[in-house]
Amino acid sequence: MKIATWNVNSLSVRLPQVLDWLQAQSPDVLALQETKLTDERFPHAELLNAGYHSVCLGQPTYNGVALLSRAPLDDVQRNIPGFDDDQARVIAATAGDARIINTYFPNGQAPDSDKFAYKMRWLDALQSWLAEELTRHPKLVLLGDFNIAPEDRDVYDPIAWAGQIHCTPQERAHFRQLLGLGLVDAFRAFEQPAKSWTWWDYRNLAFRRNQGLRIDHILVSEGLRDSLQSCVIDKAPRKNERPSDHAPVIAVV
DNA sequence: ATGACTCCCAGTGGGAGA
Repeated sequence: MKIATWNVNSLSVRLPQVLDWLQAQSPDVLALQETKLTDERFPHAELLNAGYHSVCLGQPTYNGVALLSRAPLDDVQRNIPGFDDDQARVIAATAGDARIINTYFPNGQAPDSDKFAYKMRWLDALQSWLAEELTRHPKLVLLGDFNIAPEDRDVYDPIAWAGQIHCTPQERAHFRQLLGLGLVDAFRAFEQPAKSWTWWDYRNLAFRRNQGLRIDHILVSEGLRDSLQSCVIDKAPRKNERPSDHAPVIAVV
């Protein structure tokens, strides 16, 4: 199964690119974040025409997640059970025998902000729920925009970013705690080029200078670890004329 | 350098992203 994640920064703007990419890559599952679409505006018909079933959780202007799949999606869960959240950040579903959990982690803005406190509460809720999900679903994939650069090698300038948002000890501890639940960072399961990023700022010619962060991730459960075949970042869409600031990550399990 | 770019909803500006 080929499974991918892509923060598209507005599906309205990026739908033509997403359709092109689906045709070029033909993933079995694609998890989208920052669709920035209400559910009534979600392009189910266009995606079905391209061969993909879709489920979504949206809101106006901000956030929004969706799962696209060649196979029908069952047992759809929207947001974290028991965690009262007015932001659309999680959609989970079962595709074949795999549980797919698509997440758009809160940004957190700055370590001393209310948004950071919300990120920490959200992460606590995610951890508790995932621990349960893993008991129910031995074959589980957690993927999306984590807004966490797990290690210094995931940051183009670790000194400048030390203690900054995405790189704080608290965020990195949460990432390690996810691995502690029995999840494997698919990208790091393979030898990778140095300076591999999934996000580059729109400003400062950051993509041309390859100044970025690796904050989009695919984590797989122990039950899928042995079948993990590859994990790569596809930089090609970041070279489009009007790109998202994130590139897709693709894993084959 | 509280910048830079892009998106959205707005409504000729401002919040949010990372």
